[in-house]
Amino acid sequence: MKNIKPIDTLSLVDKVEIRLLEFFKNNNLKPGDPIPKELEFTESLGVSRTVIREALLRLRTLGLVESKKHRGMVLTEPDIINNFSRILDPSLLGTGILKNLFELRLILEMGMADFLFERKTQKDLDELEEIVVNEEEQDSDKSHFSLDKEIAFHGKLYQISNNKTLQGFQQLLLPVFEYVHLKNEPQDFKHRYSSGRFVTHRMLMENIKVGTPETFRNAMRHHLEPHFDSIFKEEQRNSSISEV
Amino acid sequence: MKNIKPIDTLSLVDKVEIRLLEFFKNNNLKPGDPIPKELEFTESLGVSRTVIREALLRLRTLGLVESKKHRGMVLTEPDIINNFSRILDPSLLGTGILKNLFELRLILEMGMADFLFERKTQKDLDELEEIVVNEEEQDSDKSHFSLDKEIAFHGKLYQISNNKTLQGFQQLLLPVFEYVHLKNEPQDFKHRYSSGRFVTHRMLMENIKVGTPETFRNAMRHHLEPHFDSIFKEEQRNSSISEV
DNA sequence: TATTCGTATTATGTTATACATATATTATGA
DNA sequence: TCATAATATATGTATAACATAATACGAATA
Repeated sequence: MKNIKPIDTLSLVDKVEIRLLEFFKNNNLKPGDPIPKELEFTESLGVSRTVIREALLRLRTLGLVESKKHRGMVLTEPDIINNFSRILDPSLLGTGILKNLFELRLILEMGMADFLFERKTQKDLDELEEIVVNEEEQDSDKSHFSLDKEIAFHGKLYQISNNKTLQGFQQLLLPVFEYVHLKNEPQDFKHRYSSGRFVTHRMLMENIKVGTPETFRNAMRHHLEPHFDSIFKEEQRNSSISEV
Repeated sequence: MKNIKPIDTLSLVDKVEIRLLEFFKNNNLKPGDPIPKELEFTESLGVSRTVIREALLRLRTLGLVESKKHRGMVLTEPDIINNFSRILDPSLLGTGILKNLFELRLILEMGMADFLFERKTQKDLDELEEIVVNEEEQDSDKSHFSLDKEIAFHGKLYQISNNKTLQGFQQLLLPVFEYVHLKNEPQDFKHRYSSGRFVTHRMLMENIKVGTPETFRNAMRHHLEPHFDSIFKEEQRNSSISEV
């Protein structure tokens, strides 16, 4: 049973999708360019309109094409992120991917420093200052942790980095962040103040003003310490269990 | 014209998609759980099977459900990334998003340090060593830059970080990286050796072995310097032009 | 008794056709 | 000339029918 190769089990829609992508590339179509009508594809590819529609629907779902109601379809710049916001609901996800996404947020915030410093403007700094002041006024008693303020501050950082895809990502990760946060708040809160090197939003902001990407990364690492700790501590717990 | 509200312009498929998602949440369905048949939805929602199919197809395209051929559909853990690899072809993308994605890669590699150090194993280090040695042997004359070796090394780092979503991301960014690299190679290559603080793969590897996340981030920043520079220099060029 | 084969069942995959509806263009009428 | 109406067009939706693959179950065979 060696010289016999498996037949392709691809569905017609699969094949048509591939053909469509080839067509776009071969004809060097770019975002904004109109594409042929469903019926034209039906003729040239020799399959039913349903199949064409399903293949096109996939590409639409992924944001590669857009249908101008009743007038035709055009290629579009795929918005990689926003399509997923529809389905990325923590209540629909398994714990594995939630963990991955939460980690991804930490990675992004640790990694964005250079862009932050390169692209910050005076206006950005003023707005950031306002956010911090607002936050300090509201919970001057420091007795509770406000998720809104947390999001306002960190969201502003993403905005300063001025990368649309990155910002879209933050929007995507927001519900995950909320979800994980709600589950862990008590411990988080305790940790924040038991840590010897707690870094506040104000300290981060000052760092952006007068520091360097390098100093900022270290500050951010301490700011995020509770999250890193909770991830790593749990892993150590699990591994020590499995060793027994 | 105040008391009249705009009618919803959503298509039937849009509405059905929303209903399906609500259904999944309300019934607390999780990845792995089977979902009702197309015809059952047809009856309970009162629309044609066509519409049900299109709505389900969207969710399949996004990776939220999976169809077991001819046996039904189940909820799945959405693979956020891999679905996009189909359409994320540099030749189909505009320059804006390409730039964003390239930047994203830099952010990820700068931000992953803590996970790298937390999760590295002896096996990982051995494999990384092998990659570096292999690379050094092949282009001992240092006269050319091998994309393959670059990918092997950095890909291994993603792997060590042990975050599936992150690894998927790297796969996604790979064609973008290749594309940008091919366009910029001459300058890149020159830059690598004109910079005073060039950090090789070997130096990065040694850092992973004996350093800390902090030292590694600094090393990685220097390793990626050519890329950061090319992005920031171009921005400064553009802004100085627009000021004139 | 256990294995294999055939068959019924079932749900998705595919085709075909018709009609609905929104948009742009063209034709019509005052 | 201008507003209105008719028309063409492309996608959106509905319906019916058949194809096909996966599974389960029962019959045939050793």
